[in-house]
Amino acid sequence: MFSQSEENYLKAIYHLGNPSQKGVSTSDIANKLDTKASSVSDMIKKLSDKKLVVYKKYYGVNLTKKGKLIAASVVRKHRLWEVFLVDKLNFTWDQVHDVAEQLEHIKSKKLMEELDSFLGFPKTDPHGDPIPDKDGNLQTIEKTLLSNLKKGESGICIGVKDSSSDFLQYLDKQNIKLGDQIKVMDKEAFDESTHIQIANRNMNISKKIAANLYIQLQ
Amino acid sequence: MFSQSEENYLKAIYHLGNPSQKGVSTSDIANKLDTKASSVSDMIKKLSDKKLVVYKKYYGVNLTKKGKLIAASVVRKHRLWEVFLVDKLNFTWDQVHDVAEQLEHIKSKKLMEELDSFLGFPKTDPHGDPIPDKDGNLQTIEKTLLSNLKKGESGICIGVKDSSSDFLQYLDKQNIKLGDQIKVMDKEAFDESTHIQIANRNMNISKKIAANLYIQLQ
DNA sequence: ATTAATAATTAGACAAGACTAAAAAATTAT
DNA sequence: ATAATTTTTTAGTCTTGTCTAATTATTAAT
Repeated sequence: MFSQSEENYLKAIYHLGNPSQKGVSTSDIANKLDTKASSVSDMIKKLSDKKLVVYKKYYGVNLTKKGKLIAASVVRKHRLWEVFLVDKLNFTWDQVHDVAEQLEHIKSKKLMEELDSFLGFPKTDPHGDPIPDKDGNLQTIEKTLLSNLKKGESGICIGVKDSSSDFLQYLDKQNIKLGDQIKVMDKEAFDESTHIQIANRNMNISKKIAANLYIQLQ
Repeated sequence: MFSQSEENYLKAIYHLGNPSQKGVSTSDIANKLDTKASSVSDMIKKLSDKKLVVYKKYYGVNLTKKGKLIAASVVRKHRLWEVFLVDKLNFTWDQVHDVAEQLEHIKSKKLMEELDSFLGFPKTDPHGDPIPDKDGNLQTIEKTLLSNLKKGESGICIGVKDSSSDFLQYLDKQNIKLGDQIKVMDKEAFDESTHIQIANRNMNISKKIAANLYIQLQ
């Protein structure tokens, strides 16, 4: 078994790790976990001793197979709990994060199997992020940021890049939901805003908003 | 906010505390939490500094109003989660304890309010123990142990005193459930066993079993 | 190619929570 | 009432995970 702290480090490395790239830097982890580089350095050493990461001094860290499996299991738990909170307990998608951060550390195999079944084996969480399966595999859906679409292209809004409260509440206010059909009507060169048609409504969204909405092209 | 460890000590004192009696002893707490008396002594000092318990050296400990409220809230969370696990996730009543021990420390007011509502505001957990309300108040149901019933008396089985796996699985095997109607047909002087009629079946149960089943008299 | 700036690591300290061993207080037995 | 036993507390140590300050590597700049 691993401590909450160890799990949090593994998760941070998992989220920061680019697929075919060099390791994750100490300072990136420190930044992500809101801690000091020295603390990260210590913990990396410990995780390395436990064969959960590969560690070369002054180079980035990478998860081992075992480390990646644990990280994926924590992410799986986090996202399944988020679905539970939204689908069953009337949480909104901007309210789930802090509670899921706690629930993701609960240790019980049966609990997660039963919860998964109770929720109908969901494939994505309320923000559109994929839920890893028991073996840590992610279903990769082809998606791109709305800001990458050209005039005339269209697709379905399937996720958010930023899942901060502020952004999610903005989307609620504009009545933009996952599953909505979106078409790029025009792009404004001056302020880089985008005119879109969404669920049969027309609106203009800023560059920043477009850069945080994931679209599945059609 | 309080640490898991602090919450566990408060809960132990809550469970050990007799209503109108002197304080709970250091060694009883150590025994309950499977720790050493010296550790308990340290923690008691800390809880006392925080005004959660009243502490006089070499005398027992008692919860303050504030301490009792926190303890009751932890017990409330524990029991609500147990109901969730049994009612929604197909856990049996002997499987819930360890998971609930973890879940009881999750901090979120909304979570427990929504869960309570989702479960239909249950008043007791799967073992028949009462669930404290938000203000820490317990609904006290008149109950007595089956071993206290005299020949001819009858009532409804509403709880277990011992909730160990072994005992609960024994009850499952004998198909004895909460809610069953029980009547004492005879008591055997020799081995202190009891002949009962339960849900229209006749059976003989040992002294130890009878001393761990709570009955609501009729 | 040195120097300057940045990033990572080490050394040493601290807090929480646990432990062992020893001392002190309270209780029980004679 | 004193001795023996039990319980509780204290003193000191350990582990985990964090921090600050100082040192060492690496990278960027001239």
